[in-house]
Amino acid sequence: MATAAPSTTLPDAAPTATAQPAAWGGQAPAFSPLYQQIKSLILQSLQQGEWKPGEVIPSEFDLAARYKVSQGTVRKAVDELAADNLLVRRQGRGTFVATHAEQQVQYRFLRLQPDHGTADSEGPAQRDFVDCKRQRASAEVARLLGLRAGDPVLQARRLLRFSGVPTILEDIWLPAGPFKGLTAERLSQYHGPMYALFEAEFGVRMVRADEKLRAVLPDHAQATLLDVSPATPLLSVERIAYTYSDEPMELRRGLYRTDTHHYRNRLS
Amino acid sequence: MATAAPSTTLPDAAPTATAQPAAWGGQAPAFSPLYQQIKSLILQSLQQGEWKPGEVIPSEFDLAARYKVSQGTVRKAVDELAADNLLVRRQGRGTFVATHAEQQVQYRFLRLQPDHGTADSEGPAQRDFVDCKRQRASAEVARLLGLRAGDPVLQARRLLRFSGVPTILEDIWLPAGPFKGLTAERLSQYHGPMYALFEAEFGVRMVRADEKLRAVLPDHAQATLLDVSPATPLLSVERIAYTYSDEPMELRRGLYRTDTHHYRNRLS
DNA sequence: CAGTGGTCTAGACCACACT
DNA sequence: GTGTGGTCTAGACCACTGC
Repeated sequence: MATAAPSTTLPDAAPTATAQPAAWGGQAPAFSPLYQQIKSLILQSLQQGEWKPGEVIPSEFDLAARYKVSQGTVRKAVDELAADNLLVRRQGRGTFVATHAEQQVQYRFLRLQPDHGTADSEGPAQRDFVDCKRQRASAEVARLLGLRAGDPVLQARRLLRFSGVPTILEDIWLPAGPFKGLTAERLSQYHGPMYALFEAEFGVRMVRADEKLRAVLPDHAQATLLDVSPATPLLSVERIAYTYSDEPMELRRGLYRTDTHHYRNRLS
Repeated sequence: MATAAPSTTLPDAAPTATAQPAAWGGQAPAFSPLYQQIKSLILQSLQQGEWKPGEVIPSEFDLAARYKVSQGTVRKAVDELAADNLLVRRQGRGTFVATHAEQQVQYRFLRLQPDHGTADSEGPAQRDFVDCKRQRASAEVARLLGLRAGDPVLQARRLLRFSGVPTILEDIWLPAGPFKGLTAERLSQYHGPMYALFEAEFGVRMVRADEKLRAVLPDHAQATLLDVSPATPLLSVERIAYTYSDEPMELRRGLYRTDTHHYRNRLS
């Protein structure tokens, strides 16, 4: 294997001839279209950091040459990755790796909106870290994060205010391994989306998330921080965020005040 | 027909019929790609009931001939309509108009799931109509349904039980016009998804919906019907469902018990 | 201007379902 | 086998961006 080539070259850049099967000797349990294979290869490059969030990836023509397929096939692969919000196409400029560090999509995962006006109209949230410490994962946290009980995790609690009004109280758990070196100070001093910090400093890009919503009553500490009575019903949002390759990388438990805001969802 | 369109920076007045679709039934001031225009034409046929929910639509080849474009262009239009859940493609069989009357997608708009097990494992919901009457729209209901205050509406209240446990209390408002002839009896006797009834009897297909979620406390009547204490926080879900052409056609206010269930949402 | 993504076309072949 | 959607290719041209 004379792989004198630089790191970018994969062991075999050619499509694994499943598209034009000359002789499909035995069983063919898995048929994967060419464009899906290309999609996987691009995904690999994203995972391995060959192209970083915010950067341009090679043109469709270049990718087609690299993978030895037609431009149309690359196009279909890129189309799907763009539909999944992993890539962003910009006509005339190129295709870019999606990032959380853009004004337009700052709070891409936050569905809470003010009852009157828009999320923009109320201005940026004021973030205050109440607490941040290193601890060992409880059985439940470990299960949700795909760890083992007792594994080290970072835990943070922060309060978000909109127009000065405390509105969201969040508890966040992160596996200590991938976020080695993350400190409370770094977190509290960073201005901008937390997920952008994760991208820039730790190469961890949150790609999708699952949320479970419930209506709950706050405990005393929570009510105090949110400046509401303990009898005020709050929206509990448990979020698990996943990176490329669907590994859980963050657990977030939020309490949302819904007297002035609401959680918006579109069904289709 | 367009000769070489002037390439100056004119404000886009004409459709810039770049690909010259031959048969052009009328005026369509569409400033959009050909496949978007085809998409609109197909959407029109869906609206007008040329193809009904559950039925097959013509093959891509036939549609291409009908609209005088290539099959690839029809394909892209159909692809988008399928992505929007308006059509369903089935390889080897054809393309079908999506319907709510299928087992697989029975509760397509219901995001509430049991904490343990799956929606299937708890079996079908038991539906009981508490109330159903004709009335005049309040200002708020009228606003949300795109009506005028005082316009006639149908209002229904029903209770859903899972495994015998009352879990969802819903108030539903429908504009009386499109649902002329709908009676309480018809509603309560129908077994199956309510949206399937709307499709079959009134030609009203719900295509998408917007939901606003809040945490609330029930009033006395609500608490009694749901068999909980008035201090139990509940998830309030206000849904507006839209038909083809984005007309609001249903307002639904649900109270969900979230002690045994949760509202699940995926972000991406 | 060159380079990028976006659209449209035409034809070939593959996978699947029904008959 | 026939007909459907699904994949892949190759080439042409358009629209936008930035040099």
